[in-house]
Amino acid sequence: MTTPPRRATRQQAAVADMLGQHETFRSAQEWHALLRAAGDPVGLATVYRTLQSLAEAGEVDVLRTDAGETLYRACSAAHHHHLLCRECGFTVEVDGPAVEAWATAVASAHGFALPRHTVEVTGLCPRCAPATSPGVTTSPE
Amino acid sequence: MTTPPRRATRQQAAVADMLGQHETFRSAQEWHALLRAAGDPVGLATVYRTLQSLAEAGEVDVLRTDAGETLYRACSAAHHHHLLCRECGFTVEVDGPAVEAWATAVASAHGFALPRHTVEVTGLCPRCAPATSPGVTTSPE
DNA sequence: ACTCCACATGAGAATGATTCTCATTATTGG
DNA sequence: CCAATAATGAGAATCATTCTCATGTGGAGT
Repeated sequence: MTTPPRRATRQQAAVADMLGQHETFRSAQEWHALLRAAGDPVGLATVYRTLQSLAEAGEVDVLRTDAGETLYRACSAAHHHHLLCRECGFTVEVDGPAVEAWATAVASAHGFALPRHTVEVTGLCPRCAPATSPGVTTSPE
Repeated sequence: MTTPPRRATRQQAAVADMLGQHETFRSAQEWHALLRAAGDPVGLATVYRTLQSLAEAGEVDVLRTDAGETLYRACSAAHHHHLLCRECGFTVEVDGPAVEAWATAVASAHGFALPRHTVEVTGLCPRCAPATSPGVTTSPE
């Protein structure tokens, strides 16, 4: 009832398969292009629909870029967060038991039910980190 | 040099003022409507521009809704996070020293520079919390 | 295996938030 | 007060995402 029936189609399999073959976050449009390039064409609208379903099912991670694009990526069932490079998009999965606990505590402390949280840490990965001399404007603010 | 000159205009003052008068998160379009209603008309484009500048200056908090809208709200200079009700939009500001530390630690542990983070906790506030009997599907997963 | 039909698909139109263009207006240093 | 130039605003343009609806197809039933 809460889980409407979903038919098994070639398109959905193609999307799921492609997601499984790449470990990076990509926009729906990029996944669409990849599928087309792989000779497994799937309509853009279908890619969007499938990606959303998978996201709801918790089978893909969703990320919003500052530019407003939504990125998707296959994910391990386990809950985790991301450390993302602002330059090249390189990602590292990290988990933070402390954060989970904190979020839950904060929510209940204010009487909020069914807490859920979003945690993203961004920075410049080792490769993109500026070779700036160690005396520049590292000043907080 | 890094801070391009900025002229003082009535419009920018109007936006900043309006932000100071309301404590809620609103989209650029909503702020625009409010300004117009207040008899202090400011072009929509200008509202967007001003809001972005203020955001970059760290004077307003920015929030992305699932619908893809960007919400803005005046903020206290201090860094903090939000506890947001998914139903009514009610927000509570919270800070989490533990989270800050964790984020910084995770970043440097992976060699990431200039860490920055996003943390949002959502849930159902006391008023919106379902009056569901305490035996329903509270089961995780 | 064959049929039927509700759900899935896809091409393109529609939507909607945000950004851009550029002529006009207004701030500020001199 | 004047000129140089940044800021403004109306509407066009952009762009990701969603919707529309005619057509295709899983898969349960026969």
